[in-house]
Amino acid sequence: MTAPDQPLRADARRNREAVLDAASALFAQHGGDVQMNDIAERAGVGVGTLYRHFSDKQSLQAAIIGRRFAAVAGLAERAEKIDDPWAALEAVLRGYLEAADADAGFRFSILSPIEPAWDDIVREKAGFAASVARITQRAADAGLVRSDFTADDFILLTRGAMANMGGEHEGWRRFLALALEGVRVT
Amino acid sequence: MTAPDQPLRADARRNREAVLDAASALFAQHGGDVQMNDIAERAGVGVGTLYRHFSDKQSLQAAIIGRRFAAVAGLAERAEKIDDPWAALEAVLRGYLEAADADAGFRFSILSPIEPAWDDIVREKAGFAASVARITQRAADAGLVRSDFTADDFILLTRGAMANMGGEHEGWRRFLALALEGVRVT
DNA sequence: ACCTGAACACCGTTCAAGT
DNA sequence: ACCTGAACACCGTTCAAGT
Repeated sequence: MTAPDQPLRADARRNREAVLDAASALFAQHGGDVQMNDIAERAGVGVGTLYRHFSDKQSLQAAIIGRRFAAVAGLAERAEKIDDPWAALEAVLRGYLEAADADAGFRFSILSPIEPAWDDIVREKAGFAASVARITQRAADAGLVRSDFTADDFILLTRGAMANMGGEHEGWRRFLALALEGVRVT
Repeated sequence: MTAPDQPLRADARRNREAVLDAASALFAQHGGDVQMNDIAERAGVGVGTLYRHFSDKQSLQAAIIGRRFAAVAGLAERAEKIDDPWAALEAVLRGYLEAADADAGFRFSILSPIEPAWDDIVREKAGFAASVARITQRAADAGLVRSDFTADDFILLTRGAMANMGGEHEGWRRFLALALEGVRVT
């Protein structure tokens, strides 16, 4: 499950990316109900090819999440280098949510009632999660957030914000302001 | 759209309720992906009957939400009678979320990527919303929560909490504790 | 090794026939 | 007025044939 790692043939890799791009684009346009056939068509591949890369819809959702986690891992590492522990925490939180706001496919996948196939993306998740854990820990140790604040709480807030994104609900920034007020120690 | 109000024939009313009950039960068991045919079967009616009462899945979702709103309207009115404005706010919030936690169909409908048919349930929504507005207003006026706290914020927190309910995510109580900390003034 | 798309199975929705 | 369930259309997934 944890990625075979044998480098894909050039065209296969291209197709894989094309499918992911197509899925993201379609998720952004329509909300949530996107068809596998449409994704394949938009990606310029046959449905069979889509299924060769992603065994089912959950697996495709997981891949979308994995790709986003890989992207924000860099952001998290940069945040770790910020001296002020509070500023570092705010940077990952904001950066992560800003990315989520721009990536409807990611949001729908994360909040989907059908759980995404997390097993497919343990690696991608681990990197980001480790950075976040260190950042939250540091902020708590410095007494800048409640002493019991953990990476799990980061996820809670993050899910909460995403539930207020997209379509009608653009209140997530306000939500974040309220939530941070409850976490910060001043 | 806003409810015809002509009282239904006894068997029709019974069927309507049976469908709603069946949908709730199935949503609670499986997560999110519930079939119209299964709902009809569980309710002991033909699919046609289901569609006679609810024009489509969105409309069924709206009805589930409407029914829950009607139920929590009573709770909100009782909360309004609590003297301490903060205690009143906490009572609606907690009561509403406790009800949401126990009603998976409600949660899936509210957070669904397919927007529920709100037009079907303006009335049911209005009563609850009015109570909540008065309660948040009173708490803000009393200086017990941030002075800019509104009923919209109530919705933000509430959606945030629901995004952390069900299945793996039972962290909504912790989430609520964090969020309230950000809202309360002490 | 990887790609294609017609074909199959399943689920949302309709409608002709019933009471 | 309301109910039924077979039938239809659509979408997720498979698989035989191709490069």
